Amino acid sequence: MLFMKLSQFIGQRLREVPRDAQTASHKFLLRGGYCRSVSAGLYSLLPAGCRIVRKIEAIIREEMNRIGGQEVLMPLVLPAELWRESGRYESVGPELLRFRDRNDKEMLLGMTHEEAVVHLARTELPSHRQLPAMMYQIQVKYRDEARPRAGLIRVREFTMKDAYSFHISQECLEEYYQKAHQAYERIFQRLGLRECVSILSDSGMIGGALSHEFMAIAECGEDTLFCSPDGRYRANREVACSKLHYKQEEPLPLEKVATPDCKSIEEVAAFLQLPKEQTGKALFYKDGKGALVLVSIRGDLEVNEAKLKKLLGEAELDFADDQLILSAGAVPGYASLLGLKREGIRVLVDHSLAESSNLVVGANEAGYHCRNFNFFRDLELAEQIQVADLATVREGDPCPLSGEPLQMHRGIEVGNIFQLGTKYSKAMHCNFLGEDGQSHPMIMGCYGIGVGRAMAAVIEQNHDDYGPVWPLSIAPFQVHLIGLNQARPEVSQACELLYKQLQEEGLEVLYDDRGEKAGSAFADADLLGIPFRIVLSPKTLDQAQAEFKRRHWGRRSEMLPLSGLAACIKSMVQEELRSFA
RNA sequence: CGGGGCGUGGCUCAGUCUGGUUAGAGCGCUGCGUUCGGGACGCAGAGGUCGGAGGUUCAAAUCCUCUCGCCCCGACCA
Repeated sequence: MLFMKLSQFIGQRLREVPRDAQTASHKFLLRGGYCRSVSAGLYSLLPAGCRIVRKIEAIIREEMNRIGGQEVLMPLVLPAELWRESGRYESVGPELLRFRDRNDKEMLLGMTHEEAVVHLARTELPSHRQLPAMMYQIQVKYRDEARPRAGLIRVREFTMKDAYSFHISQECLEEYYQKAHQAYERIFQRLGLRECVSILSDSGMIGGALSHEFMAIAECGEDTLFCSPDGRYRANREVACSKLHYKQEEPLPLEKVATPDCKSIEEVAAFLQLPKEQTGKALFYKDGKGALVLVSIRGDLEVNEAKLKKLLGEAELDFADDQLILSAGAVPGYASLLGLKREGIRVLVDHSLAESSNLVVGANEAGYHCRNFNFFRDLELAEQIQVADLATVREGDPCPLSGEPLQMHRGIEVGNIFQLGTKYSKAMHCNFLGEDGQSHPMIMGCYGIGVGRAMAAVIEQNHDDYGPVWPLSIAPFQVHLIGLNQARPEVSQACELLYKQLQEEGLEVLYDDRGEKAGSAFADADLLGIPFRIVLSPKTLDQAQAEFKRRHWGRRSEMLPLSGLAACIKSMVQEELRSFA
């Protein structure tokens, strides 16, 4: 439907901010009548929201088709047996909603569709002659989120575009991965996400080697990312690293000092009047099997648990309790590697600890620390200890590429791309027959975009105090026609005529025919965020003119002659649309 | 799952501490009239078993117990 009268348009605008909404997108989505909450993390889309989502999907389709994608549709409900093949039925936690059907068969709601697409690929793509190939769908996903939040940004049921590519070689995958990356850049540009960057990311439960997340920069985002000033280095905090300087001096003799009641780094540093950089700390974790893991790092730095988990291959890590620490011969609050028997403990050390000189570390004796600890000098068989990057990057830390201070941002993850490799194809016997006549596992990539989340992210980046400022590419309508003082027949007649002319130009036009007071009409228009606005009133008609205004202009407007107005708007709309093509 | 907050017409809230007429206001909604350029006004209306269940009491939105739901912070999160 290209046109609509506001008096018939479903979706009440709300004057007041609903109590539950905190973020800009959540507030405006509710206030503008774009969506309504049904239950925690479950939303219905009203016509305005639905129109936007359909436009987002259309842009995504175009770009997926452009890189050779073929659209498919896989079921939301899947049999557990398929997920058992990949091992994820067991490995994924309670966010996977499992249930039984009437025949007591174990089923699940798909939270992503690697298994389902492999089920297709292994029968439909038997030969190398069909590869590379890419299938995508725009489908609902369900994840039983522990805590939905911020309106459409984190929900339980959501529409996602998920794409899967299949290749005969890693080289082919990498080449396609680049194409997908470019397609994503085009998509987010076309959606009007002005600040959207791809960053290195952790591949998490999907697995695979290389992956990128596309982050819409926004204060309310759930992710923290680091970018170098020149933009060459961009990474999620989970994987970000830096090129910290480690102080290296002549090693001084190890020396025990009394440090009564100094159990924290802050206390030790204050007591000895040293910077925290001159200290080292030891943290004790418990892995999934309850075994002790010791991590040592420079005192001012924080351990990055995402890096640690990845290194250990552990899905779960917890802080160890004091009893477990004591049983290993360490003293909580005064623990370190010094004099510790390392049998039966997995020990990991961050570069910052191994490569700094003369640190203050715990003496493994209550009330005492040691000065001038030097890792390779003071530990037996220090070279057997795994030294790795385990530190959490901080704002201002030096960029690993340029050394420039890293900038920290918050971001909303609107898309991600993964080089999956053969994780699923091997586990699920998804093979193709190669030129060599042999069977090989397919090399896979996968590529996701959250549609509703993207809509919310667009608002976060494009709004003022009064409502969203929709980019023309995804706006619910292109033109908002307002007739003030509809009781006057000359106004309603002129409006009806212009409404018809705009339609004849093929424009998507919303006509506010309600005859509301100017204030309410304008406030509603601001909440609907339509890029082009035309106002007709007795005042403008006296001069054979219309008031014209762009949504992003704020309160400013200009007058345009009524004659030829529809064609004039049409050409402006077309020109602007070209910038989103 | 831990911590905090909140459930009273469609929306925002008052009333709960200190139990007591018929449960209120503003917005929104319906009808009539007057208005008409950044959320007008008058009159007349519709709409609530005060989240639910039990209990205490002559009497419960209000006190007690249990329970359900929603939001925020954290944990978790392709």
